[in-house]
Amino acid sequence: MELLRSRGYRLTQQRRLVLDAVRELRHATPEDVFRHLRGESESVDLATVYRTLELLTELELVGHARLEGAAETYHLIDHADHVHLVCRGCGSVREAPLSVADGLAEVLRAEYDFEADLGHLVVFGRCGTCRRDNPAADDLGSIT
Amino acid sequence: MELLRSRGYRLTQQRRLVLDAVRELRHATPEDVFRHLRGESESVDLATVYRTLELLTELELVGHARLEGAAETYHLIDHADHVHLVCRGCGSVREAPLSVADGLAEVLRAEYDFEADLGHLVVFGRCGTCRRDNPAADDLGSIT
DNA sequence: ATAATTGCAAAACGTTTGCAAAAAT
DNA sequence: ATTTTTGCAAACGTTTTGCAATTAT
Repeated sequence: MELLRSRGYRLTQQRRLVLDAVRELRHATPEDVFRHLRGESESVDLATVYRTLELLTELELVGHARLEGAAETYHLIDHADHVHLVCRGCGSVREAPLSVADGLAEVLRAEYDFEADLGHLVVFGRCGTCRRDNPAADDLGSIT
Repeated sequence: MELLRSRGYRLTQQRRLVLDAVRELRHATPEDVFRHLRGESESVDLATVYRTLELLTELELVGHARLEGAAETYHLIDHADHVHLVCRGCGSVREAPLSVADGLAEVLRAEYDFEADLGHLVVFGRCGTCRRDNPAADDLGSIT
């Protein structure tokens, strides 16, 4: 948290609250953070939530990914970062260690000269449960 | 295109035009499709573009991915599908064959019982050019 | 003739911005 | 005292929706 000060930013109550909320909620949209804090004694304006998340992203304290649905979700960058597995059937989000994509990273580096940032990777697909419940995986578009 | 009829949908001029536009433009936002068609003798309402893209997605004729920036982009699902490599530096989008992620798919299937749909995969990172132009890849958050 | 589809206009989102008041340095 | 940061309100861009007119079947 001294990272803020060391870069010339000010350490405010709101920034503390937003970071804590992201930590607690694991995967949270700005709206999620806003509603989570509404309950507390202190509450934080939605615009401030957006501005703070942007700042925390710049400081690389949080990362974000578009999981599904409209809004972006933010999460802490704990050093053991992860890949998101999003099931189109039930919408569940699991996390897998970055190592599952080691091969991909290697190929992209070697053959495409592309340095992948896999901490933000989102893989859509279907989990085992949904595949067994509904093997006719055809008409999924309309789940929304 | 008979796919539409065979599923009980009607084959309209607008649907033909939207599908053609997606084919021509390769990666197009709904707005892109709309503007592309504005020029033509026939034009299509933006709301219709949205509805049509949703339908074509359901029929699995097109796929979509959130590349960067605000809007979703749509592309044809030609059977030789691809992975998107989006550079955070210059915003360029390259395509790599699905095979680059074979290893990933395998691990997810074997260890996570997760059937990944990699045709929609988006990998963020930095291309070689941007890495060489600006090796200090630190303060990227604010590119927007 | 019937039911699906369109265009239009308006609403509903998620997100960003200008500015005066408040808070951190 | 100074400069950043906040809350509020209003704007913005994207997407969705209700409904009467139109079009494909």
